[in-house]
Amino acid sequence: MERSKKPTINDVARLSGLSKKTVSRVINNEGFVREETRQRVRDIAAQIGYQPDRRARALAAKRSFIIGLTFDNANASYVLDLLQGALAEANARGYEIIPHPTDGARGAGEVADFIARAGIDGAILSPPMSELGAITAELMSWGCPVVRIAGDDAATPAHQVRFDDRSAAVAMTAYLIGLGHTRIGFVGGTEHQGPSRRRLAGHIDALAARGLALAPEHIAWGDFTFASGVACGLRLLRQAGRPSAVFCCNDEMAAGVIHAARDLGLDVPGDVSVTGFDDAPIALQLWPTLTTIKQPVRDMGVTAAQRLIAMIENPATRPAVDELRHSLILRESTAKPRQ
Amino acid sequence: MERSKKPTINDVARLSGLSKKTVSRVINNEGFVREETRQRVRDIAAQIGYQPDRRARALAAKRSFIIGLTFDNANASYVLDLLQGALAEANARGYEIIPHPTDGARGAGEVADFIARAGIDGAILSPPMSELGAITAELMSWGCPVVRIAGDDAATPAHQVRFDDRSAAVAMTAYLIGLGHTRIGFVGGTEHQGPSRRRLAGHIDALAARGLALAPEHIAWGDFTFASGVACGLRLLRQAGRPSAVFCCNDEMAAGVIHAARDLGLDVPGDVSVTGFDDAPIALQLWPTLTTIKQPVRDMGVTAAQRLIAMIENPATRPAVDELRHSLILRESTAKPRQ
DNA sequence: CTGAAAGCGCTTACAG
DNA sequence: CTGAAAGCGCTTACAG
Repeated sequence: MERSKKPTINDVARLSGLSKKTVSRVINNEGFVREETRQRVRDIAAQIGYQPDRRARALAAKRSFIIGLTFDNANASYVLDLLQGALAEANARGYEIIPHPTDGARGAGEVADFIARAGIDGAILSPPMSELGAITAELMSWGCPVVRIAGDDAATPAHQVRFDDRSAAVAMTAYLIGLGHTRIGFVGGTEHQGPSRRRLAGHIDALAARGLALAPEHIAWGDFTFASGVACGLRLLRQAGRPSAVFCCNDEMAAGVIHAARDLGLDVPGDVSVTGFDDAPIALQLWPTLTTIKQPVRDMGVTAAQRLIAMIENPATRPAVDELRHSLILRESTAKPRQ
Repeated sequence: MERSKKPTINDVARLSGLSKKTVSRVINNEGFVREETRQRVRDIAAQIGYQPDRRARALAAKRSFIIGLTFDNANASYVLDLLQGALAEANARGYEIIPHPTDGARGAGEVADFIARAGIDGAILSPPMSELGAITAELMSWGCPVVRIAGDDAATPAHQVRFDDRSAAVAMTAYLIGLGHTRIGFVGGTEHQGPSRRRLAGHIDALAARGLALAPEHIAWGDFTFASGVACGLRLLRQAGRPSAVFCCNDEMAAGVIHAARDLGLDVPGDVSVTGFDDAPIALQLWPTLTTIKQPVRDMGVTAAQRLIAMIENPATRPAVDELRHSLILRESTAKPRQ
């Protein structure tokens, strides 16, 4: 869309009696401009409502002020929270975000196509694609700044914004042990992905800290969907020595486990306590409401955009890891074990 | 990001021995190019991996090949489905999408700022902002092509992609009547918005067709949230002559009504049938699973992008209304009334 | 059916 | 601290 007669840099230059280069310096906060000159440019720009044209800037500066955000549609509220956080930060710094749905199965080439086609300045990779070190490495080797959300620690040294899964899992399991549970089942998401692995490690840590062990038959692997939660729930709860509590790696699977418990005639939390992970909207809509872990997903989006923009504007920025903390949210799906 | 030596239109022109204007004609499917010439340009472009630079096109043509999509975060899966549909269609036609969270309360000015700042070619407005005729009218008066999702019929003649709420409601209520229900409660979303009004109208139509009337005490207005569903459910189901079925205007409120029924010691669907609207993920995660209406949200996104691009590329395109149809999804939350 | 010229609104690289 | 020139990679408007 085009507004009829948008003022340009030339208008500001003419009206202020300066060259457009000087106006450009002020717009871009470049320094080496007398304070008085700077102020004059700002006044005139404000007065005529001048906004730099992002298309022209993009062409001349060879950057677009647009960031890409790849996502997978596994979890709508996660994706949207992340997007909103990143958008808030990006907009405040003069950037826009173009989302790109992909699943990583199509490889780095597909993402590279997107990057080239959309002409973006950098990318935020959300899980599960962010787990694929090879894709991150490839994008970076092409000179594309990348920030990974919840990427795997061991992989390429790209910037990561991570959630401390392990200590969150420790907190949850310690809470269940504190209630008196000793047989606590574990329902993992996709087995080879980092988050579930780290949560399992934290779960085992917390058990070990109280001298407890995790029985192999008390572990079930799903894929973060409700249906897989039902299947895992049935498997765990049909056992003779069934767990009195089940730790699930997301809220959807926890909903599935609750569903399975009901199918087996078990009361939640009377016969079995169930915990989730994420504090998705569903956690409040279940009956009973779900004890869970809240990830600061929106904040992760904010941090990711902030770090990515820093990398774009200063290529010398060193990759780092931001690790954000959980909160444990207690609701109705957990109780002391029945004696 | 910048790929090292991206081929430009000049490379294609030089290699093919043609002018860059001719290459440009081929790229833009402009016609008036000999078929043989066209083919040669295409071959060379493919061979050297030429992709037109969107920044340069944007600057020269005064359009960006980017579409804006405003959204409200009320319902994550709705927003994401819409975005994915619009994205699929837009990408296939060479456009990208920039999402913009807003709630309409900040008025047209806020959206106009976004449009100017992002330099987009047109906007898709999703509900509830799309219901605000004044905003649509204002954007259009500034020459910005707009397509509304689920906008109100009575308002400005902007293009609308709509869901036929009324006949969907008729189908749902007719189904409940077919089961033998005669006292059917209605839980509306925000009272003054079109969708709920149209659903109420359909509900009343279907009742009237069987000679039934909707008792005023069987109507409750919520705001599409789970909590409002609980409140409405308690209000309706505590009555002496309580309904034997409750028609809810979305799945979240239906989840709330089911929750309320349980709190009152009522079995669903034994004592009361409950129906939803949307077929959101939660519909499958409830216990019992929810009988509901599926809106083709993704298809609405596809259609909206298609229409908007048509308007951008041909300003003479006349506004029209696309009305997409529902499907009724029968699950476990509905049954014959207990006699 | 094809092309040479001008220009979109900025920034870069250089000069002073 | 400031500016004149050139150019980013395309499209527009015009001419043939």
